[in-house]
Amino acid sequence: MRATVKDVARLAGVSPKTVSNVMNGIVPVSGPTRLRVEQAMAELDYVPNLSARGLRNGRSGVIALALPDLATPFSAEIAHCVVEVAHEQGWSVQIEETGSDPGREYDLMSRARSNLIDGLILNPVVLDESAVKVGVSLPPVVLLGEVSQKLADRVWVDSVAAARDMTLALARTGRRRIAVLGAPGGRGSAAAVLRTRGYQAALEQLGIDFDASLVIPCEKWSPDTAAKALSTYLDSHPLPEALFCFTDSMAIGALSVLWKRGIAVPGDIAVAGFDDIADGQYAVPSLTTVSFDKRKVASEALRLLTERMADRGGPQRVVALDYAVVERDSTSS
Amino acid sequence: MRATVKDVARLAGVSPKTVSNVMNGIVPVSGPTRLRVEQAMAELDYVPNLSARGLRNGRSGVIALALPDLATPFSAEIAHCVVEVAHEQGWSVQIEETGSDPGREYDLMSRARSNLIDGLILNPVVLDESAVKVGVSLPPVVLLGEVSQKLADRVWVDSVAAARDMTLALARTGRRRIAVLGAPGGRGSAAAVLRTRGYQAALEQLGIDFDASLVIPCEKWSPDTAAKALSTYLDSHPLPEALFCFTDSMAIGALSVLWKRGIAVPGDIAVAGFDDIADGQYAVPSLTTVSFDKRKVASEALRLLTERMADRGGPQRVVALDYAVVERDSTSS
DNA sequence: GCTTGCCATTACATCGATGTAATGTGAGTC
DNA sequence: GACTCACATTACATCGATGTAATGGCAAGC
Repeated sequence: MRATVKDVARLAGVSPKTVSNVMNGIVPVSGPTRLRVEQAMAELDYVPNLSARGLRNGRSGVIALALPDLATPFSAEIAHCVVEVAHEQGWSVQIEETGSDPGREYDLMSRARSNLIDGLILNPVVLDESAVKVGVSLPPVVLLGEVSQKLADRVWVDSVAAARDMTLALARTGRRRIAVLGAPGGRGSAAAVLRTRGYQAALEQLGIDFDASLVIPCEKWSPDTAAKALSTYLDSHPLPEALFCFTDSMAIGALSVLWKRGIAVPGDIAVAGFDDIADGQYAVPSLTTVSFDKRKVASEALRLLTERMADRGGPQRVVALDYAVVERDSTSS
Repeated sequence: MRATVKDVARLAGVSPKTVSNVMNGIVPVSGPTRLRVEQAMAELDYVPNLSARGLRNGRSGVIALALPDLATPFSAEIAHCVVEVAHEQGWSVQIEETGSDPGREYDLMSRARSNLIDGLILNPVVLDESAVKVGVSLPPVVLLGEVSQKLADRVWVDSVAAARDMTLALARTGRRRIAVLGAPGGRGSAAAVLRTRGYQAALEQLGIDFDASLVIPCEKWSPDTAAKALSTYLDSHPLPEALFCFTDSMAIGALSVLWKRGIAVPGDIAVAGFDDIADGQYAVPSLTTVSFDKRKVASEALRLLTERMADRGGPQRVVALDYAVVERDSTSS
């Protein structure tokens, strides 16, 4: 059986509350007493029971991070950063996946693991598509990414501007027939809509007519679906001069298809992605992409979250992060 | 303020314990009473406080998953599977990263988040290198992967056999000068040692003399370190006929280097990996690798863990998973 | 020497859910 | 109608840590 404050107190010859005082350091404890207590804690290998502490204090020191799919490199990198930053600040992170069951997003937001969790960082997929009942007692929530709803604090990158800049960058390499992969199909996520909008804005700016046949829909943003979508597309369409994939994962799928068909990148077609995942650097050829600081995403999200925990009533805040178009071998050699 | 059993009880006109009985379903509750309680719970949007329940029951319903680095595709895929399988069984998963600080492995094992966590699935990096003080009160632990220590239940793939089979497969394509990337440098992880051993076993079986100059050390198993290690190697050595990388991540880094140098894969050199991460399929060229069922890793680990929770004293068990050499374009076209 | 005041320490209650043991209620039997 | 028996329900204590209010001791001050 694990030692409790009582055991430590008995061994140190003090009261349980004194042990607690030593741990918390708010109430002063005299030198010799503190020493005796610390020795007793060490001797018994005392570890505070966080359930009890959580019950008493009303906070558990755990936050939840909800992502569509942890196996996605982008999600994984975000999760890595969140876990790392959170750990530095003394938080533990519980991971929830929402990908397989969209209802879980609402579930998580409205119930929030019932006090086992002090706050929630949510990278939504569905949430942006329908209204959420803004219950009275939502837990502190920070949303990551493009969300049309204005229901919580948010950290994001300006997808419209970033997609526009990437399209312009592709145009600067002399290509005009620029296709996009990942356009909204049926429902379409907010990010898909926004990135398409940025693409169109760039075309307008360039004086290029929008050509609907250059918009390749791809509902799910994974390499396999992207590969399939592009493959199907190429069977019945001429090769575009450039391909802007709405995520790096899709771009990696696309590169694979192009290579298998003997289409040279960037010789025959330029390819770009979005997100700057680590593998993009080692893609063949290395991938031009929209980059932003994922550690900053994590630290800003955590900052908003802790501030929200301190002040539940404050105004909603949005943090927009810088981004940069990083040109690598997939668009110019 | 969130509703408690007391509130529900008051509204339903029963005692708190009856509400508890309705929730748990062990003690029988009469039909009408149960209905009244359920309505009251719905009306108040009651959610049980898991801290309190955890304190009382001594279990929290949360397990921890400790990985070196969540951003690694392999770790991410494992995490994805564990979270998914755990969720199906009603567990929540807390993620811990051990990469930056090896001491955390011991810390986690010996302290185990102080009752906020019912068990631990640990993918160790350092643990296999030194003895662990087998404390009296370790929490239920399951280790993932190659570990020399016999200190806990374990799920693994036979690295020696798998590396041997991969080496044999490479030899079957007619290559004799087979190099390995990821060999143990200074300390060297257990997996590195075992995979090297499998490689040597294959050479012996093939009647090929072991050539130390074909062993390329690479301490950290990431694309960037692999790329650097291979690059340096190629500057001062002739090109091998095949390159067996001890992880897919390293292989992806290697492919990138080879492509940049204009070395054709598999024309000039065959490349293989280990782990079968999703991106390997979309590598250019697609990557030959050692594959195993990661979902099964997760489900077996969770099975061992829950069984261990039920019976702390039972004998230590090891589950060895099947693997398969999957040949793709990087070794033959 | 006795009080005043301060500060370390203590006893007790509390957070919310639930096991235990006791109570209450009803039907069923003679 | 009194009694047993079974079963639903209740009061109370408990898990471990900690805030609150009260207690204790010690030194300074007259």
